[in-house]
Amino acid sequence: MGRNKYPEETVQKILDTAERLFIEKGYDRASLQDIIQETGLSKGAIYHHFSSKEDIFYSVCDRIGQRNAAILRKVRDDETLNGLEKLRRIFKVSLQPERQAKIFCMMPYLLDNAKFLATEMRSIFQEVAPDFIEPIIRQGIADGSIHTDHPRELAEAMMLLSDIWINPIVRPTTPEELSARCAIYDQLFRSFGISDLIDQEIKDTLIGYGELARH
Amino acid sequence: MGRNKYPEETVQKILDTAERLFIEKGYDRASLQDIIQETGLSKGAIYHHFSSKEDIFYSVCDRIGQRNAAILRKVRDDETLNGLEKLRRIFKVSLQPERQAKIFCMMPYLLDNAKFLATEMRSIFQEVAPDFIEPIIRQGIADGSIHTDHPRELAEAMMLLSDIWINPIVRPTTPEELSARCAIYDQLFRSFGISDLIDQEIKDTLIGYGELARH
DNA sequence: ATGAACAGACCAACGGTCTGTTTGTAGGAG
DNA sequence: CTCCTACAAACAGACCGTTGGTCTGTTCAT
Repeated sequence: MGRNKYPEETVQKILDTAERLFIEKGYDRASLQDIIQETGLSKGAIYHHFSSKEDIFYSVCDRIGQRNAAILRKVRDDETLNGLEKLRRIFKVSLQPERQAKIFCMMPYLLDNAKFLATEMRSIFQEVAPDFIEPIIRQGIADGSIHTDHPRELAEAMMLLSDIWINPIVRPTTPEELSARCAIYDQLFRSFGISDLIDQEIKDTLIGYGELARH
Repeated sequence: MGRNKYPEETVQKILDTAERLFIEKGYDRASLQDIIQETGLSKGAIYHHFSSKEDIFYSVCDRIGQRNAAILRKVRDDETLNGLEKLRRIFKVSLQPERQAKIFCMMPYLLDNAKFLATEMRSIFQEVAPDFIEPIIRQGIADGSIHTDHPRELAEAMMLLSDIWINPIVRPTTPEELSARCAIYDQLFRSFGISDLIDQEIKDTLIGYGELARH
């Protein structure tokens, strides 16, 4: 094939396929040959749009991150909620939608997907905590619902524990373990004024993810 | 060379070299060819003792884990300390010795060393927390120095935050950020009876690691 | 004599490059 | 406005060095 009228569609097809393969098989075991076969494109096409396999991977992660950021931005910029309420809202919206379920139900546990794990953690430290959670905590400090001298660090600890420690897609987790983690999580952040982030509904959703991830 | 009288020395030489290379360059960028060159051995020798590159990597990680376990075991089995004191002791001994400095000062930040990061986290969840920290916390519960219904989960959260979040070898960290993290850490665990784990001496050591890691 | 401990040629597959081909499109002439 | 042309975007696929891994020896301690 020669010049295409809509190259953006090709880029999306590559990203869609690569995202699926990287999630299903992990970065190492998903080869360029796999992407070539499943897209029906050629090596030339792929290397015309991307400079390397890693470039594809990070573009995939970018796209996931941007989807996530859109959700977080909505809550952060909501004018009707105080700081603490926004935190509660974030736990609802980022765990409830079947978005995660669809993406991650066929993924091996994140601990077996080292490249994804590292990227997830990097995004917590470089984007989620500083751009979304910290501003919300600052608002909470201003409106009196949250108390701390270190909003950035509090944000980091909160998100690391919820996304990496509690999250049952990181490693096999029984409902009992999940309950215990939630209880500890709640107690950890109480003294900052942060409470009741994880209600029964969220806990049930997480248990559901745990069941999904088991296969 | 034909049959060697002391094959164990060969195994150690492979592990020593591989450990250095994996730490310096990361798993992906350290090739078997590198190991062959730096050990002076042949491919046949290496594959006689190990079944794959991953096998070498996990053997390296095992060895690191066992060195670590030896230190932790000593504290856990100390008969003269109560639970809380043992926790304080663990922070001293596992951060103070120049062991970490030697191993990690030339390592790229753990976030750029995905395979090591994932292995470190796995060892926290599968060994450090259940085999060493949880028993210590249980002792603390019994002797009244620590209060919680979920010692395993408390152990996991403690170690995840100290080893992955606070630790300046995971990502670039300024002394101010480190201080803030330590302050948050202290407040997080106070309500469990756990306090003053990180004193000024440890903080200074960590700041030192931060400086080392910067190059 | 046997097999553990190597040595090193060999191999398929991988990520990446390079050259070649098709074709949409911008710019100028009429 | 239309036609032509130059050009570069959008591929296709042969090719390449390196990689992890195998296989067939060879040597020598037991």
